[in-house]
Amino acid sequence: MQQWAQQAAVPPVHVRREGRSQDLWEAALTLFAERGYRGTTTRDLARELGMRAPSLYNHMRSKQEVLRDIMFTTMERALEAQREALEGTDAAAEQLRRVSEAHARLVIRHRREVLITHREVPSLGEEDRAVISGKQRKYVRVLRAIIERGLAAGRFDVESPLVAAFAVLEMLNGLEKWYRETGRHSEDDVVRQYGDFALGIARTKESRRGSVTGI
Amino acid sequence: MQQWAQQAAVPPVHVRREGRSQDLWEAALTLFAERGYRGTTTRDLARELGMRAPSLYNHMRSKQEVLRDIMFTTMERALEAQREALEGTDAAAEQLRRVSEAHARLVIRHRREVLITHREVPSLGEEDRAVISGKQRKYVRVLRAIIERGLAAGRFDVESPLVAAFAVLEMLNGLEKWYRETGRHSEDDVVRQYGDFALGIARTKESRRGSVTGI
DNA sequence: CCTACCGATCGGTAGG
DNA sequence: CCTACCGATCGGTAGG
Repeated sequence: MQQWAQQAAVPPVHVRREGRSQDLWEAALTLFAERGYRGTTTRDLARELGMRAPSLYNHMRSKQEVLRDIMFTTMERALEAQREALEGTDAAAEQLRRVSEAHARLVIRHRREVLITHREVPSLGEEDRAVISGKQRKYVRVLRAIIERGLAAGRFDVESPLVAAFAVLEMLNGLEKWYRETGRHSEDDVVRQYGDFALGIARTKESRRGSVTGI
Repeated sequence: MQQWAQQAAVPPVHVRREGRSQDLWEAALTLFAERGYRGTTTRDLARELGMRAPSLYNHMRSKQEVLRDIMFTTMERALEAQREALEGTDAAAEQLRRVSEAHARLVIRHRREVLITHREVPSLGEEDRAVISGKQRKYVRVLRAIIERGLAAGRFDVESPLVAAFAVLEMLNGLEKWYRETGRHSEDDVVRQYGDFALGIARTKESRRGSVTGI
């Protein structure tokens, strides 16, 4: 048995990929993001690596597994970034800002991963889809809890913390749709603005009907 | 030649569909939204209508054409709703509220259409993709113009009207991801809250760093 | 509306 | 890493 005949191990979430395995990961991110998972063939992936389709199977178990790895890794990264952002402060407004900025930064730095994760849910099998949906619900639950605490403390003013949580989250995720590293908008600038936007959503007392037209 | 052998005419954007043509439209919306365009086969569509795949071609020219019709119609509806919402007022804040509420209502009422339109861009041919992208850019341009005017008038406070426009738009589009007509959140309630959120994003002076922690 | 059918393409395997 | 190849499935056509 030669060395290229070894099956690549399933990489845990935070393991660094190397060589061809890393190249495949990169090619999959780019092609899945551009053409969609089902619009990307194993031949497309292979061509990107300068090899033939069957050779891919020395680096992956299946195309489906690559998609699942991308989506699982991305959700784990998001949850971890959320946890980290919560450390160090108990003030709801500051927590919302930190969590929002951390999420905005993650979307900017892992644009293709986030795009794929949100678009390709229907491309997963039932089991995997349930796992991903569970992680997404968990993410929203934390966001809602922050808003609820801020509301109870009189810092925020929203009708429904859950609705506000969804609004904040999807606004942040929307970055995947337009952000490009063109230099026109630096990462830090955009991150800060999105932090402001998140607080603008949660602190809407001032922009309610009546007060708006009455300014 | 029998009556069912006639080719269905390509339906203009606002023509009312009838009978089987309407059934096909409905089935396509549901299946494309749930499984994705490429995850839906002509056999799936046919089964939904109680017929065999080849019979579909009495009601459509191709599967691709159905997708294009859905996406074109949806973008046209959005632009039309935007135009209508702008009539009757010149105040930027009120325009932003009306446009945002109109868009939120459209997303709620045409959830599947909006979802498909945003997710299936990679499933379009190059030409169609360019047309859809053009319409999306046009939509953002109007939103940005409103925010720019409000900024000039001192009603809004954002660093970049374009960035704010994207944030508002993607927050509104995010409704497609979670809104279900469960009765837990009435359409009117959610629409009003999202109008508030949009103004919260545009009027961020109060939530800037410093003033937030200083409250 | 149907049956019969087709060329193309797909993800993946065998075997070296 | 390759060539050879395969069973399954796809969108769509022919012809009635």
